[in-house]
Amino acid sequence: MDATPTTINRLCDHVGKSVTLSGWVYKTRSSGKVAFIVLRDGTGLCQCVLEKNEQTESFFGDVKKLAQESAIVITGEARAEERAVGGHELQATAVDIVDAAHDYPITPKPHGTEFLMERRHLWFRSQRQWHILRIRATVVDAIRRFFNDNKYVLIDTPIFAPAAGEGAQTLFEVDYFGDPVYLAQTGQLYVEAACMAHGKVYCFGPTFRAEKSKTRRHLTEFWMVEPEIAFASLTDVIDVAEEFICSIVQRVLKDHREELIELGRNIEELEAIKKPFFRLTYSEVADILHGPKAKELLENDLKVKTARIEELDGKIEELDAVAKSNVKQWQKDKAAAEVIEAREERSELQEQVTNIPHHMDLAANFEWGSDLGGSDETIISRLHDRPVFVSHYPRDVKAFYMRQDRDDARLVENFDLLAPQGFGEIIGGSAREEELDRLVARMEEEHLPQSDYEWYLDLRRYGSVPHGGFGLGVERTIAWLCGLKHIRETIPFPRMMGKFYP
RNA sequence: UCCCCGAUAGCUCAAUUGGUAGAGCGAGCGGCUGUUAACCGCUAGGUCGUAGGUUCGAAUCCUACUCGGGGAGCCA
Repeated sequence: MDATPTTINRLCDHVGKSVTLSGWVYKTRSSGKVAFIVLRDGTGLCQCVLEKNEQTESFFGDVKKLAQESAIVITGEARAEERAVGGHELQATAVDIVDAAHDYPITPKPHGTEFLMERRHLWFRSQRQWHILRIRATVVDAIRRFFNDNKYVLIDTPIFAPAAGEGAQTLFEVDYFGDPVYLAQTGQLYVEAACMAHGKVYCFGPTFRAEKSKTRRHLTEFWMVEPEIAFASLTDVIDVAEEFICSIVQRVLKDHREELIELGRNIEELEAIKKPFFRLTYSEVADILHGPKAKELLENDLKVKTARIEELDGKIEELDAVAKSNVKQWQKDKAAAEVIEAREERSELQEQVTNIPHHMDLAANFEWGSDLGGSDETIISRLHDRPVFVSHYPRDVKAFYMRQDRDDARLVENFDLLAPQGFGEIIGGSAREEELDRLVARMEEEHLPQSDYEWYLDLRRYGSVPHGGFGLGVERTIAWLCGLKHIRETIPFPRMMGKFYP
């Protein structure tokens, strides 16, 4: 009987027929005369059953001993089986060992992040990482599709940039044949030039920021998509951002419901992401921070988290008792594993609880004129179940190219988008200053050398029009969509402060 | 740049609070025909991050350093 080569995700089309799968051993279990090999082939997982009989006797022993991540080609009959992952399994009749692996470091047991990050090149074979990177691929496709379908023209902006786009302290300097140039922090200035040629444009690529931030929200190399629209007001740009986020959320819900559930993401929360989003001004946000709602939220937090810590203390004590009592070994193991988990949750909560009074202080004493801090954003974001646009910040804390509010000279026409449930900022955008004189004056205030920006000022000399755009951080968006607490899992090979291996 | 926490077997963690270093997983060997983090038995595996100090005695206390984690500032 000839076997048809196929992949695990197509197994349902071959029930009752002989097929061949090529992949890697994800895990194995065996008894004396039957072995189960869970195979991983890049499209999914499949349990392969190997029984010891005349047909398999010659290789049964070798296959039974196959270690994790060994590469094999396996032939057998596909059949539906409720007990197996994915609902199908393979009754194996022949196994060809391509490469027998030894001592694969990442076991089905828990590992620490340092250990896993050092082995990132292997880690993303694991299910959870595999799901996340698949969702990333879809998010990237959804981004491109949104702009392409809406007739934006893709403009690739340079990575070697002669001058700063944002803060000058966060630049990576590179020696460019003896001259200093910088890795791009944004393509925005270039995309502004392009929108005067094409009307609606976007750039999409990696950006680099030498921020000395070791937090769960920061990478030194991350991907950003930046649309720019000619003849657009601030409201027009915000409308686009709203439509854009909705389209990404819908697409991920449509294509990856299973993966999101697997990752433990609350689906209802994502389904609630619909127009209209909340639109607040910076001044309104300042009022909220000073007001009773913010205080209540944090006070309630303090209560809930303190109660949870007490609950965990009780649980830890109970589990400890179980682990030391006279029960089966596996029950002890389970209890011990739960203790570790509970302790982790406890220490995280403890830190949050310690920070709450400080955050309350920051919110209550928030001064009009300073930028919103991380904790302030979290408060606003947590008070809303849909994303929140915050607009009209004080111009002193914002970039030189942002358009001055014509009704209130203290403000600029900018906005941030805060993802809900405390995830925080995923978009920053603005209307751009289109008047040459105002722009030059602002650059002088910031002590920016006009000579570096002559080309940019040309855009205001020859047919300058109102325009604007925004930048979306791809990794932060993925972290929010997947419900991940750390951004490092959203990119195949994360670059962080002090970390660039592998 | 600053603040907090951590480093014990290949991995994840213990060590009754200063008194001879332990378990599970993984690895090796053996057993088991339906397992799902399989199970059962045996074996091997450690200069307790580094360097000093306190002490009769240090994984445990002190100091410095290195590395890692979280946060502040700044940001997508």
